[in-house]
Amino acid sequence: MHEVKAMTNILYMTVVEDLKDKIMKGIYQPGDMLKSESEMMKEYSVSRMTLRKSLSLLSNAGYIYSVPGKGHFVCEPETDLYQFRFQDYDSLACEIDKIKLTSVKIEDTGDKVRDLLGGGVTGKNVVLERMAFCAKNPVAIEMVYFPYVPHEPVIEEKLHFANYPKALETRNLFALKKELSVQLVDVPEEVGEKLQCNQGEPVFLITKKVRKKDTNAIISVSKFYIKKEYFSIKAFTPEEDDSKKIF
Amino acid sequence: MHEVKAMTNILYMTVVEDLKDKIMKGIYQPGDMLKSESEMMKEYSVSRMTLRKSLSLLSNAGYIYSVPGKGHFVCEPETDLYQFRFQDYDSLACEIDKIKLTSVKIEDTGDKVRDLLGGGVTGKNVVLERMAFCAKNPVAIEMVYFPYVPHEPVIEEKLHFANYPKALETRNLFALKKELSVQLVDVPEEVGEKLQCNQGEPVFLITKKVRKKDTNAIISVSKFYIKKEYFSIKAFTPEEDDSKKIF
DNA sequence: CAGTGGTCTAGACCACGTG
DNA sequence: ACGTGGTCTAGACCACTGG
Repeated sequence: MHEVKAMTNILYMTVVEDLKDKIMKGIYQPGDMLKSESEMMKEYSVSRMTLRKSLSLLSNAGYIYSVPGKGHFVCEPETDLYQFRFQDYDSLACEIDKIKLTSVKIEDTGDKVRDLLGGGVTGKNVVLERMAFCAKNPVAIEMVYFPYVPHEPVIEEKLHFANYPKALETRNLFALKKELSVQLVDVPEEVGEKLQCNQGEPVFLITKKVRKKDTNAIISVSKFYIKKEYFSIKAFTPEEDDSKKIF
Repeated sequence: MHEVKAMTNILYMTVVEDLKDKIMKGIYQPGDMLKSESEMMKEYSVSRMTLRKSLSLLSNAGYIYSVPGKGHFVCEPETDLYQFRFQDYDSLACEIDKIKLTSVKIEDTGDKVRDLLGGGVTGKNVVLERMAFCAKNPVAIEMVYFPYVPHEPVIEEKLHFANYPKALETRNLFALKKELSVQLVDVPEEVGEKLQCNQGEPVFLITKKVRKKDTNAIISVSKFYIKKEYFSIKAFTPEEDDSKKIF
């Protein structure tokens, strides 16, 4: 049995570890109901609030859920969910030695992207273009679209963003959510020229949309074209951290 | 001010929503310290445990963290983390109308993959090969490697897994974690023939490793080769669910 | 109806960080 | 020494589910 025994003498942790252990070992299977709270209080000799703290942690970690009036149950495990980080140029598979702001334009009509942005009153969009180089060779190009708001001082900052991508993602990051689409496309002609690709060569196209959490309005759309050799993803099933979220 | 006011009369939720609101609006900035618990107890007229329940929720959702002896602080937001689902053949960009088990072998020597698997006493690995078809055309091929354990009944199940990929991912999903690597490679010759690709054509290679959470031992390695038109990823910054994890 | 989980309180003791 | 957050208790009332 060689119980690895918790290195904590924190009551609720011993309960968490015991239950987690039983789930890991399959003693409790997905769908099974745990004992009732009053039974577990006796079994572990803890108060109700302490026991519930343990159950709460197990719930947050995706092991159990509860149904009022019935009991606590073991979850169906989430096994197909993966996480990865994408930090714009930091995510490329090479050392970027130069990032160059290559174009700043304000477009006002006929742009399909404008609809996405739900353009403001003016309907004008700022379009920035940036390129990343590795050993003098272009490896990626990025086009960023966001609504042009006249007289907004933030724009000025954004226009100097060559090395400060974050500047584009407004003041309060908590209020934003982002979507990423990763696909392989045949390089568009103008992009191919700039990246020095053969015509029709496949390149990664990563589209990033930034939205407001509350209204869902799109704040910006970015299109990254990346030479196919310079991008890959490593993703992992989420781990519980067991740290900092302690209380 | 038009407070959208919570549709709950749950005390701890009103606290959560007020604090979250202040963070969203930037009244509290990342790094800022919140008021002390005793101050907030008075401010919201709640007991300590109720207040701490609110703080716990905000902590789980990534808004705040705490430092014993000092106070509660607003987090630096996590903005570059994305999630997506990868469910083997269900993740392809087309309707798979047929999955065919094309080969079952037991290899025992000189295989580079064996090291990865940390082969058991026998050092033998089972190698399965499966292909997915869309409108009669092959679109993906998968090679799965896992240790051969003589007399283990599970093997028998696995060998019939043509349409049951999950069978490969052992009895207790809670005890497993997975890694995914997504890259673009030139199609290897044998794979190219089977997928009917031109030589040297780029294809997606997705490598999936399944490990035990406790020992980190690799349980299986899968290699998916997917024709480049048939794969893409859509990923999102994690959302708080605000449901089921209620207690 | 009795049993379950969900919310909430008032109090206690501790370990930690700052002066 | 004092204030902070971290742990824990005993008890209360409620809404829900089931027989």
